[in-house]
Amino acid sequence: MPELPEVETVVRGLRPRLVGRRLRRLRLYQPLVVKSSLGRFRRALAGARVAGVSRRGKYILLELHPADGRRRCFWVVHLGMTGQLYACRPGAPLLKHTHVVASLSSGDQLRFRDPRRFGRMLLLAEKDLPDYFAALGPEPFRINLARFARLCAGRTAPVKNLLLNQNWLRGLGNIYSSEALFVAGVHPARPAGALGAAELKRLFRALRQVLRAAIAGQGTTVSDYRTGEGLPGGYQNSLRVYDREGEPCPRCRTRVERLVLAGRSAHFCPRCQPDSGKRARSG
DNA sequence: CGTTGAACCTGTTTGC
DNA sequence: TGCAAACAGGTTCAAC
Repeated sequence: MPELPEVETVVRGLRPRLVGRRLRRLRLYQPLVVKSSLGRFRRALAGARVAGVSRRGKYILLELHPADGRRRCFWVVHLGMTGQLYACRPGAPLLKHTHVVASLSSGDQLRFRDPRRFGRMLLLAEKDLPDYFAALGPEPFRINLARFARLCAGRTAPVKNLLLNQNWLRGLGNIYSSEALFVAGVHPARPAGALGAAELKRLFRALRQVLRAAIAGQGTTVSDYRTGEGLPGGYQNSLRVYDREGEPCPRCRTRVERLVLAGRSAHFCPRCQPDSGKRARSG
């Protein structure tokens, strides 16, 4: 379920354990997770120093300074649905579905584990970074309300579909799009372009508030997600409607409903998120 | 511009 | 108990 808050949590957890360290032995138990040339990948990582750990949307970037003085490059990781990227002691049990283990000069190991194998990694030269991420929409924390309103303007697609579209706005996934729509009191199927000024403002604020709170909570662990230290997150206890079909809405006690949009479950409260666009008052 | 369904995978839960 | 279907955080592609 790694969405922006999970990926950000992983990045923050890995940064102090990786930056300044060198990569030593690399073990690829499942080479298929590497989507660029294996030879280049291995050569670039061997002995490289990690100079930075950052995030772009749901992608993790490890900036590498190769040992042989070649140009710096980036180890790019996407966690897919069940990916885990974490540092641990070398003696920690090697869990099933661990695909990559990199030994670090600190003595720790960086491990990539992914039961469903929707995750992937690749090596990118610095010059290829812009093209690789060119299609991504903006970061939610780097736009203002006016820009968000412009993104929605004229769009007839259900607003939840757009929130899930990484080329429109990067970082949201199925959990936080549903949570943000609930907090904003906006029905997930409403055409984005039909949202009024008040709704746009509520939604923009809600999505940033939800993302911030989830980062503070170290992300949501439904089952597989782990922090950069290999620990579960804590925000799963704060979810309002996601995966709560049939349970009472936390605001008005109406049963939470589920509909399918863009092939994904959309959980919402039919009373707090009316499809008319008018916001119902809670009891 | 928009939607749907399938594909890529393994694992768990649900229903009969 | 057993087996099959449904479903799961994501992305991409084809078809319409």
